[in-house]
Amino acid sequence: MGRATTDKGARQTEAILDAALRCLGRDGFAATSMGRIATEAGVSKRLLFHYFASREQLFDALADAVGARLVTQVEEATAGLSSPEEVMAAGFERLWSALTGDRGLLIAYFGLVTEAVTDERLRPAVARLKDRFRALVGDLLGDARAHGMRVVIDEGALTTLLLAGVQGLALEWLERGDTPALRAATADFQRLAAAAVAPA
Amino acid sequence: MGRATTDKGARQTEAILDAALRCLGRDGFAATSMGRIATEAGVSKRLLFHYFASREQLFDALADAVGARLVTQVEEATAGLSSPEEVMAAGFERLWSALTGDRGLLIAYFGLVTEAVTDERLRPAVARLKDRFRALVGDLLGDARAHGMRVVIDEGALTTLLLAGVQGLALEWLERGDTPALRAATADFQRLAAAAVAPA
Amino acid sequence: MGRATTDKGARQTEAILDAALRCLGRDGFAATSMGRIATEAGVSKRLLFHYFASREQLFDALADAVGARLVTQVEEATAGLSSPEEVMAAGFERLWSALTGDRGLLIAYFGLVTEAVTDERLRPAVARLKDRFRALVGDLLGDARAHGMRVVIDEGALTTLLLAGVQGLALEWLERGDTPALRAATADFQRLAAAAVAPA
Amino acid sequence: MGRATTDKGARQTEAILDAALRCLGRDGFAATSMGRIATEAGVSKRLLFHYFASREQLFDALADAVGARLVTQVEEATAGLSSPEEVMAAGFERLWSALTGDRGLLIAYFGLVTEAVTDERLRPAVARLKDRFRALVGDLLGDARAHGMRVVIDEGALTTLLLAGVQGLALEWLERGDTPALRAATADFQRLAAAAVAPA
DNA sequence: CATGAATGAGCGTTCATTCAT
DNA sequence: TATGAATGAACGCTCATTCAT
Repeated sequence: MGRATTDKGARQTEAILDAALRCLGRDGFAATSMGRIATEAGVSKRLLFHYFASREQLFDALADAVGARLVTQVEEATAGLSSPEEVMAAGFERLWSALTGDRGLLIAYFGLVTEAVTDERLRPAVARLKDRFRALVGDLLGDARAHGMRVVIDEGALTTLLLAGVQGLALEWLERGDTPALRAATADFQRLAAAAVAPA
Repeated sequence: MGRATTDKGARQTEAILDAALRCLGRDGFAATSMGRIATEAGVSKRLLFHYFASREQLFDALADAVGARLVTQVEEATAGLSSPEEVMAAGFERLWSALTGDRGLLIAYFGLVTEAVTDERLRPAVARLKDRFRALVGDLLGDARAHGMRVVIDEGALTTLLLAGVQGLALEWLERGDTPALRAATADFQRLAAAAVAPA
Repeated sequence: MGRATTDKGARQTEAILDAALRCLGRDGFAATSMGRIATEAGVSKRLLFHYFASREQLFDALADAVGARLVTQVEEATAGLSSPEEVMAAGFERLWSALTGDRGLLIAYFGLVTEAVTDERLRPAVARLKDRFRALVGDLLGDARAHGMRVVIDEGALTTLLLAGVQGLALEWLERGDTPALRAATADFQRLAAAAVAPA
Repeated sequence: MGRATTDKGARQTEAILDAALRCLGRDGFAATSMGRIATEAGVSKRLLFHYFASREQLFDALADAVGARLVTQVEEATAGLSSPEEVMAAGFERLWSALTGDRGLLIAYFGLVTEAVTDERLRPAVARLKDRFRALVGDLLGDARAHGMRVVIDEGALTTLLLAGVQGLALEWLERGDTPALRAATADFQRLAAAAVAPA
């Protein structure tokens, strides 16, 4: 996350990452250059290199920032839902609202993930991001079990399936927007997911 | 779609699109420039502009090529499966093998789809691509109905859900490879999908 | 030497190398950038990359150009001197005049040679340059032998000694200019060199 | 020459010059930047400017450091040789070993000398360096005369010739390494040099 | 004595594209 | 159908250096 050593440095680092996130969410990965980020942040291009040794390193930090924000949003959305039934019933809707509440963040996520497939330098950061999500789902299922629920299919598979499903639906949402078919599909997905967790 | 007027022109057009596809599947969208495509195709950069008036037009044609290949692969994979039960039972596995059989093609697909989210010039071509998939699923379900099956949930929702699911799983596969969890998730997904179609 | 395919291209290539040579001879190696060369040549920086794939390749061609000019100058200077005695008596003075007649060319020579010591990408070109000089001296000595002279010390050693001597004196000349001590040293060097070739 | 006021300051100054010398001897003049020197020295770039007001000043001090080391090495190599005959016979070999014993130092020397030809800011420092060498040779010849030897050619010319010869041979050595031809040429050069000093 | 923040200019190089033949 | 010449803008990045503490 750069090399912020002073308070001001930390603030600048944050401002730059913020600007980068906005660019990524607005223009996509290919069009997000160091120059554009600098302009967006209102600082000189040179300053970016003062805080981040390279574009690669900036995107590394950016992936962490995207992960932190997404996880925070999801956690906030599902906070206050104590019983697993609640989580399954109301939780998914909140989660979905959280994800679709910040379109730019979602675009940034897919930009990074897709790019990481062919750019190995981005891979470690994206892998960290993904692991956070898997852990999130793991916590959720662990919580359910602690409340006497039983996961009826293999947990690893379920985790993957949930993530893949949300990922696929989110990508559809980015492409086509909030169509009735997508809303219905989301509801169906939620029902299927809920069916995977049953009272012991 | 180029301007192939002679045989040689048609062959050149094809060769350029082939090269572009290889680049896209190997280097990703951001790193696929006109220059690189020219080098990969073994022709001068100038020739690209002879056949495609602009980068935009080339990628437009490329999206169609990606769509054509993917649909062809899926159709070939599911050909010869006459009864809907068969399609649901063995078909998905074949479809999955077809998709994962050409990693580069899948990467190209996600590169185009992700980029189209932020680049409106790419959107029409990607929309055409997506529509072909939706039609494919529609044909499948129509076929099932013709054989006396009943789709137990809203068809639009199911189509979206199937596409989103396959899309999400494919993206996971690109990222993490063929892990046991992904194999299991894929199998579970197939079972859930099959359950959406029941005898009338 | 670039990739000149047309007449105009060949002329441009030449003009660029000419400009590069002027820069190298005026500003030294470290200060000779692509931008400066372009300005000196009166063309856009971009055009340099049309003809030379990289700075490295331009300097490669430049080393050949420097070699060609230096050898040409020396050959012209010593032309018309038929007998070995003449060559030894008047030849060296002419050669020296030729070398010191184009100070920029000499500076360019030392810039390339010195840089090549630490930059291996420059080495092949500089090696070619040096080989031309060795061949020049070899021809000279062969000529002397053909006229019945005898080289009284090992020929390889003599060649090296002659080149090293001229090189050392030329560097001194670049540094201190035409001092009396240098003139005298040059004269002494000529006498010593002449003594290495005696009638059989 | 930095502004070492405390012990630590003096040590830092020394460490920086050491690092600069290593860079110059490894990467050459063109590639030796303030940033690289800082990295090599393991200090912040800012600290360089704390001790040396500018790049120019640092290289000024560096030229003195190079001169000091070279002269020290030569003096140590020729120490203990009392009679002029000895100096001429064994001395040159020792001197040559001393010079070729530290390739990096020699590279740094030629880097500075060559650069000074086109960069006037470097010239004074390099001139000081050169004067030390001339003085060294002057001392040697003076010593010979004190022992009853006679220098048979003009002393200024001889000094220049000796320096130019050593310089030329050293440059050849840097370029081609320790070839037989170079060894032989070095031996011949020594014999010629010895012949310039005869018993009165 | 020491350091983090900040900079304008320039680096070599690549971008998609047009002109002329 | 095909190609070489040419371009302005932008790319990621490094340069030596100054400001403020």
